[in-house]
Amino acid sequence: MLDDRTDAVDALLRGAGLRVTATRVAVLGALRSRPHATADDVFDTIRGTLPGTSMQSVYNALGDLADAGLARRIEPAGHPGMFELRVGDNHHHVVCTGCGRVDDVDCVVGAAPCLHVPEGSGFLIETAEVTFWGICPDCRAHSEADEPRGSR
Amino acid sequence: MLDDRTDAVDALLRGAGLRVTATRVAVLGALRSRPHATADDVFDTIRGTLPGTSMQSVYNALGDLADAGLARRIEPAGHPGMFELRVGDNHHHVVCTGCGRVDDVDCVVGAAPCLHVPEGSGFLIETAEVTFWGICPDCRAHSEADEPRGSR
DNA sequence: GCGTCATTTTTGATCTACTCAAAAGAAGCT
DNA sequence: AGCTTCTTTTGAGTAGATCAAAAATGACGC
Repeated sequence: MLDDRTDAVDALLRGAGLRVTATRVAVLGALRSRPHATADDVFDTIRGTLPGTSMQSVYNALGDLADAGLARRIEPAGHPGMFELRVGDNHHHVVCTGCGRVDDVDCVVGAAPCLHVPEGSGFLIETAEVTFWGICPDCRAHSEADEPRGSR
Repeated sequence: MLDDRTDAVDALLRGAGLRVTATRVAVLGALRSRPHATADDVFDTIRGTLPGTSMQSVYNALGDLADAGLARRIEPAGHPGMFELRVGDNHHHVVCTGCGRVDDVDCVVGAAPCLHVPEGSGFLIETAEVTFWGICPDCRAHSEADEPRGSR
């Protein structure tokens, strides 16, 4: 069963034209266990099992995965870049203005680009990116604990 | 007439609780002449008329204007932050993947937050930010000149 | 107009996230 | 196994932005 999973990862990388290396396998594993991870998050996750690795290798691997279409890079304003394995569909993100947590949001308006831009702009539109900003459940709970019943 | 404009800028700043300083007036002027300007752009624009100024002052002024609600900061992925004076309405942006040019796009779906996030996320949504990515007319023209009639 | 005080600008250091480049090492093919 | 190419390591370097202390300036009362 571990072999099955290993084989699957191998095939995934090879299918994308990438060599199978310890770094890439570990990075894919880190992204599976934590979607929307920064390069830093990934590094922290994998350095336990792959002690000799470097930040640069993580950046390399993440960049290669993104270039190969196995991962997608998102970058909410004011936050470092994050990577996710959910690619190929047209989904969006909600970012907590309190703690920076990012969740997926299924596309509300059908297929990509899922929103139409007014004619006459002259731009040839490829994609529409939607980011919702708000407060996550945890941060709501904390702020309510700090200021009970609308004080302040 | 120049006085009228000057007075208007004065009133704008004072109304927002900010002191009227040469830097802020110049930064507002720069943003008026070039919407979606980076801090660097603003610095380049004003240093002709305000030779002693510094990058740090520009960052201060832009931050103060944004905090006061007179300007808005946007940050398309992979680009430095940009500032615009169009605030208070709910409009979006289209970014050229070729040259980085940013244009405004009027909101297509009524008032803010203009898109609904699926229930059950637990997030308390405040805003929805839409960014369209595509090729601007200039870059289209250039790429067509480079590869005439769909070659390659 | 002049002094006072809080705000703003200047100066210069510091930081994060990320990129570049050369040398050493590993993957995959024959 | 041996060769070639790709990947990782090591270390330096960058852009964009922030932090902090000292000097300068705007706004107010007189």
